Amino acid sequence: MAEEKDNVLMEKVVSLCKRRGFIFPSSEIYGGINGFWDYGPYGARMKRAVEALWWHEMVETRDNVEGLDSTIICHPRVWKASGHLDQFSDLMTDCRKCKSRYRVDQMEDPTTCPNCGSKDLTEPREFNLMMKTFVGPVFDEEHAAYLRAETCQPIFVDFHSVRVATRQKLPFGIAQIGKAFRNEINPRNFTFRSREFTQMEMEFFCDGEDGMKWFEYWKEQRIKYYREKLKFSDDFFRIYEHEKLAHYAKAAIDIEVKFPFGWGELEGVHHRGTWDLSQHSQFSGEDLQYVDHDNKRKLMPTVIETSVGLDRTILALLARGYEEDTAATQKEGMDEDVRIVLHLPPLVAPVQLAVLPLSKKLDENAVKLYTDLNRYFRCEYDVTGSIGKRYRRQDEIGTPLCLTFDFESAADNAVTVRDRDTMQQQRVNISELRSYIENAINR
RNA sequence: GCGAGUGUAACUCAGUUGGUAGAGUAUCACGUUGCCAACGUGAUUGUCGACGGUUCGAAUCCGUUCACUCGCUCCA
Repeated sequence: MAEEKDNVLMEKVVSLCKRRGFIFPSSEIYGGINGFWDYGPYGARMKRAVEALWWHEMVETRDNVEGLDSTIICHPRVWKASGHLDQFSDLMTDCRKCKSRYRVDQMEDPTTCPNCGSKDLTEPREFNLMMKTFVGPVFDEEHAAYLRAETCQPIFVDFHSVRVATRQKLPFGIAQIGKAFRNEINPRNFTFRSREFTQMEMEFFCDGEDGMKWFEYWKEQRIKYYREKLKFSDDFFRIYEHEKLAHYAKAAIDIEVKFPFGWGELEGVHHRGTWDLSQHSQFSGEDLQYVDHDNKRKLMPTVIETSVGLDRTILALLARGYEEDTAATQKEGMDEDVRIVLHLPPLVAPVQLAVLPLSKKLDENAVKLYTDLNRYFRCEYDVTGSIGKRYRRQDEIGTPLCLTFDFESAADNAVTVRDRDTMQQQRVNISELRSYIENAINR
């Protein structure tokens, strides 16, 4: 029952995204391509806003976190060292009779289906989640390369260069926003699991003795970010503590949010120990240990990782924000009508402020106001249709504030500011407008 | 990758036994109104997911394929 309702919500969100230009299928005129999605004008704005917010929180306001923008294609040995190439090229076989699929290395008897006992199995086939390409014009194995499956590996690879260039001492972090690619067997749930996606990752390097302390610190920082910046309420997200840890990890939590299809991972905060740098030291032959001059010792830094799925963040905000409530209408024979509204956090709303003249006759003055405010906020100007209709359009794309320039505005130097969530209006003097909006957006 | 379902305008959907497509909403223009999808008049929009077959004729029947949804499987 609840599931059915949630699927309806998901469909509505997908429909809104398409209709209003947040997200649509990639290559749609050719029939689409499974697992790839394009961000339209509003989606792109929103994505940029979330990136900017994260970058500001994680890099710009911290003296001990540096930014990086590394390549998508790295030396193939990077993925040997990380384990991606070996561990994720599993041999799989399908049972033709009961349609189950198994990893060959996990089967007691690779010739018999553990489920139905049939011997009618497909030839074992290799499944690798890394996307492959070729560097150079010759397409042979010698020139094979892979698109990065996560943005963190290049951070480890560049660790030494970043440290030297910035003269950072432990503890310090390196952050990166960028695309990652995985050949997911089955992309699902809109943009939740796609084959090309954007990650926002930060690797924090510290002395192993302080590992758990920093793990707790970053966990707390990230939770705070969701609460305070993205306005997540306690019933919308939860912390999942890993009981079964990856072979290299010392501690791990996922920050999960309530998607229409169920709880899903949004961010991982992981204590990765010294595994990554050790691996790259070993495979590259470069000593990536940190030289602690103060205490005259060398140590392999321990890594605490915070890893966010940006596309998942956008999806979570859209799905959580979607609401259909009722509002007064002037339509004949009706008192109330359905209002679709996206309750997006003002910090990341694609449009933060819409400037709407009450009448076309007021166009000139209103445009001036719009041009001025557009320097400070993400603004949109709209003069078409009735004022009510324009409010509803803005509600649907999640614009927190609408500013209406009316027939008195020129005389009293004030405009009406209308709130998306409450639909309440307030008269604000134009001279105080900027600080009023700033205050409302950052609340 | 397997199984089931779905695919008609930007959106939601109708389309009778095969006779080359409609509605509402949206969008645009003009008029009117002037604070919550108002009203009137008019206009635009589809290779009916794609390809192929059967047929005099296919949105409709058949095959293949692509995409989406759900269930398996996978998810470092």
